[in-house]
Amino acid sequence: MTSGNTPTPTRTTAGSELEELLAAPLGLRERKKLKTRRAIRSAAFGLFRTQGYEATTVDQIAAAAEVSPSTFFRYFPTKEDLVISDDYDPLMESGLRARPVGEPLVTSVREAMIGPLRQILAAERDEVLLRMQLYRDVPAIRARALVEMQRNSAVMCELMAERTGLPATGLELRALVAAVMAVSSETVQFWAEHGGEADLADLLADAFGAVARSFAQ
Amino acid sequence: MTSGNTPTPTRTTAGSELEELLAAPLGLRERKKLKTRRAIRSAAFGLFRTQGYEATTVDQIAAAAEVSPSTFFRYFPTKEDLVISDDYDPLMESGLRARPVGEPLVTSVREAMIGPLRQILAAERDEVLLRMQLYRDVPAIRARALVEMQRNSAVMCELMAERTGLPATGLELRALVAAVMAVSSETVQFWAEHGGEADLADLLADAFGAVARSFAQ
DNA sequence: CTGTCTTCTGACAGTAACTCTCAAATTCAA
DNA sequence: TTGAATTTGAGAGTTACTGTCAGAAGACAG
Repeated sequence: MTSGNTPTPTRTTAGSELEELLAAPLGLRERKKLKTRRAIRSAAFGLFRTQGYEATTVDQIAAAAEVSPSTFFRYFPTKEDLVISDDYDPLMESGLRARPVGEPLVTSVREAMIGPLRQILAAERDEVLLRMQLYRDVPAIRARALVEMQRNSAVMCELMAERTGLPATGLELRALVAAVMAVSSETVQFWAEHGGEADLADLLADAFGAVARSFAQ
Repeated sequence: MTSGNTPTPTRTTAGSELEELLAAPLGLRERKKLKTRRAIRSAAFGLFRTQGYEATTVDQIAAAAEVSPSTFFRYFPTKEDLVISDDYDPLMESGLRARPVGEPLVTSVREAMIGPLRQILAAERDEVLLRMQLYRDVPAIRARALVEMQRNSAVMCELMAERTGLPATGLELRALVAAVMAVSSETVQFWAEHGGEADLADLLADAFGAVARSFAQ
């Protein structure tokens, strides 16, 4: 999951689209932009559901959302961004920052991941599962998601460097963060592949436990 | 690093292009194809060096290699494949298969990685470092490489399932393999970023050690 | 309410990575 | 050497994306 980008660089908010809509008196322009953004995304997901991702062209999406193709690209720099961008990452990052410094890394990550995920799932379960499905089935999406994950790793390295005092670009920290991200992401995907029914916290404990055991040998 | 694909699905060999060239009496057709393949790739890498990856168009590469653009795509399904495809993976896979079953996973991986890498480095050091540089700097390449890594993870899951008896699609194994791949890949990249001078075996030991310590908490 | 200033939009032209098709050239096998 | 199989180049078409520009629409001052 990766941070969403608003078309307006002036007013950058980390909150969700929903929150922004509810949050008080945005100008007419801002409200229209939010509406357009949501119209485009929802038209796109509708088409993806019926035709599949690759069979759906940007022109079709633009037509369905009743905007011009130019406008589409103003809101989403690439077709992939429709699926990739969300507001999960900032939530997780701040969650992670909120954890006590001494706490074992694995615990921090687990707690920081689960809160926002539950929150998002409660609101947009279907969309999240469709995303995960696209992530699994569409190479272009998977590719982008992996690149974003790597970018998040860099952020997380910074964050961990602050807590541990290790150098942020040192091999130890980079390797550790890479491992944590890989295990987390694999677990979330496993969870999604099984319908999102199991308890994610338990799965994370299993996964990290298995890795720890094997690495301890 | 990912497995190369030959344009001929009939005669699929896992060996390196060099080996194939030396290996005895291929028909004239086969020899020409190998020659064309190498001409395209070497023309491409030459242009990449001077102009950069993205500034180089497929048409330019085709012109430099004196083939038609159609022919280019017959040899490399995408521009990325020029950089992505190599013959490292099959070597590593067979190396891994050759390790004793009881051995700790980390040791097996370390040993299986290092042999082929040294071998390739001895022959094509410059090209390998250019590849790693492109991998770091060009998003499209990074994306493809990460997807290939994920595909290799699936293969490795199968392999590990055979040895450990764990189910190949179970969370434990998937998480473990994801972690091992992530740490290995991060380490190789770290090594390449530092000019490929340090001893890769030592770096791997450091990286895996750090992860093990942190996960053990 | 009006005029002005800024921002957003759509139309259009262009590029680059592919895909498909077909005929000509080349290699192979008998 | 002839006929079959394979490889090649030419060309037309699709799609994602970029850049430019004029006109429409929201914001704001007076």
